[in-house]
Amino acid sequence: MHTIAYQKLTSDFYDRPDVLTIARELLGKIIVTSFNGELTAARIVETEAYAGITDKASHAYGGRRTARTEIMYREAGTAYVYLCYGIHQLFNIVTDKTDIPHAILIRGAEPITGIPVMLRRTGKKVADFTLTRGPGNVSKALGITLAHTGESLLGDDCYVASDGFVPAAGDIIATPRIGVDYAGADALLPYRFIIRNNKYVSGKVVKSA
DNA sequence: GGGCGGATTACCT
DNA sequence: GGTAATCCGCCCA
Repeated sequence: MHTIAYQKLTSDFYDRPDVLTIARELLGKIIVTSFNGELTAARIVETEAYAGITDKASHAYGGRRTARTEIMYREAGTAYVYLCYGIHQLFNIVTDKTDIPHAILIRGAEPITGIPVMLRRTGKKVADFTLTRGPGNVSKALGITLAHTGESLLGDDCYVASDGFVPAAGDIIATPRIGVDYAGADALLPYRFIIRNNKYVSGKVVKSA
């Protein structure tokens, strides 16, 4: 059990127009899952924003609506989980109002609670920095699967909370997103947000700005 | 109905 | 650095 009070984020947090601001503000927040009575929690250290129908990197680019992307048009605070490379389940958070398909990919987190459960879920022997680094690993450790796509993050099974911690502005770095080369010029947009020098951030180490 | 490729990861040399 | 794993979604026919 944690002793710090967690304040669950409400619809007001997710239902705002600027997905970049929300992606930045998610840094330092805590993802909590409670599946089958197993509590796990991890602090977000890396996010990526996918900005609606004009973002070539987004599944919803051009206003595309399919069975999969339909989730992105749901209300703010909905989980969007999809399968990548046939193996990895990537956890996103839908933001802003219905009909504007903004989403934020959670790419890295720092384990807080339920590390033994995370180890079992991931099949890892030791809790090193690979446990929850990278979007596939985050979902795996927290037990988030395709079955959770479309679920609300305003309930009690899976949500994001604050314990009051806010990273210093100087510790937040914006960079281009990972693995979206297919998006042309949009691949260069600084839509990825990381906490500086955190070992649970994926990819190469970014130089201090 | 068929073919292609991906918002990744781990393990290989 | 290179690549296998692995399969659903998406697009075209």
